[in-house]
Amino acid sequence: MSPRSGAGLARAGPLFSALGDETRLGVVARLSAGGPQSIARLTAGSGVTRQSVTRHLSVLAGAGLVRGARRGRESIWELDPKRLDDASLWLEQISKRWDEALGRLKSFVEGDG
Amino acid sequence: MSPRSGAGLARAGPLFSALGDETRLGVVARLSAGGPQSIARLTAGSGVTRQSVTRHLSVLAGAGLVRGARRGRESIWELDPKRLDDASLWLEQISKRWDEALGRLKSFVEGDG
DNA sequence: CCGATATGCAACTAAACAGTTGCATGTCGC
DNA sequence: GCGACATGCAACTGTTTAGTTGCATATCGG
Repeated sequence: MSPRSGAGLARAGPLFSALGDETRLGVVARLSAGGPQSIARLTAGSGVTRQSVTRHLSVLAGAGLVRGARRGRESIWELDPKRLDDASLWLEQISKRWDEALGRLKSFVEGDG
Repeated sequence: MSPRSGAGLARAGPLFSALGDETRLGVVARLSAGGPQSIARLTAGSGVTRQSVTRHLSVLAGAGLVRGARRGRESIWELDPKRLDDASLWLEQISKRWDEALGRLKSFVEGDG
C-alpha cells in the first residue's frame, strides 16, 4: 500500500503532470465553473487557439481528468472528479507518512530506540 | 474566492507542475517515508545522479514543497506538508464547483428557469 | 445546394527541461 | 596536513511540449 501503488493511485505522475500547466488548469477551472461545454466555448477567453485547447483536452483525457463526446457538430467535454479525488488521496497519504516519519524521528532522538 | 486566488492557492500551477515529474514524486515519496535526510541518501536508489536530485530538490523548494538547510558538510532536506494541503484544497474546490455546475444544469434542463 | 459554424489532422517552430559530465569548494576524522 | 566524503556550480545534449498555421471534414439552418 505504498503511495505509488495503492488505492488506484499507481499513476499519480501523469495526473499531476496534466495539472501542472497553467493553460490546462484554466481549462479545468473553466469546466468546473461552467459545466459541460464545447471546445469553442472553452477556447473563448482562454487566450490560446482552439487547437491548443483541443490538445490540452487530449492530455487531460489521457490522465483521466476529463471526458468528451461528439454531439452533432460539437464536442462536449466534462470533468471527471474521481481523478481529482485520487490526487487528493495521494497527497493525504504523503502528508500522513511524513507525520509518522517525524514521530519516529522524535522517538529516536529522545532515546526511545 | 476563486480557486485561482483563494486561500493561498494563487499559484497552484507551479505546485502541480513540481509534482508532475516521476523523479520528483519519487523524491517526495522518499522524504515522506524516511523523514529529513541528506542529498546523498536521497540519491541512493533514485536511479539518477546526485546533481539531478539536487536540481529536483531546487524545483520542489521553489514550489514551497520542501525545505533544506546545510548542516556541516551535508544538506538536510525535509517536506513542507502545508503545500500538500494547499494542493488538496484546490482540488476540493474544483470538485465542489463541478458538482454545483451539474446541479445548475440539472435545474435548467428540468425547466426550473 | 450553400454559407456558416465546429471540429479534426498534420507539419512546423521555439522554448523548457531532465539528465549528464567535469571541476571546484568545504567539511569530517586521523 | 591529508584522504575521504558531501555538496555546489557550470556547460552541454537530447527530448519533450506548448503554441502556431494551413487545410480538410462534417454538421446545422434555410
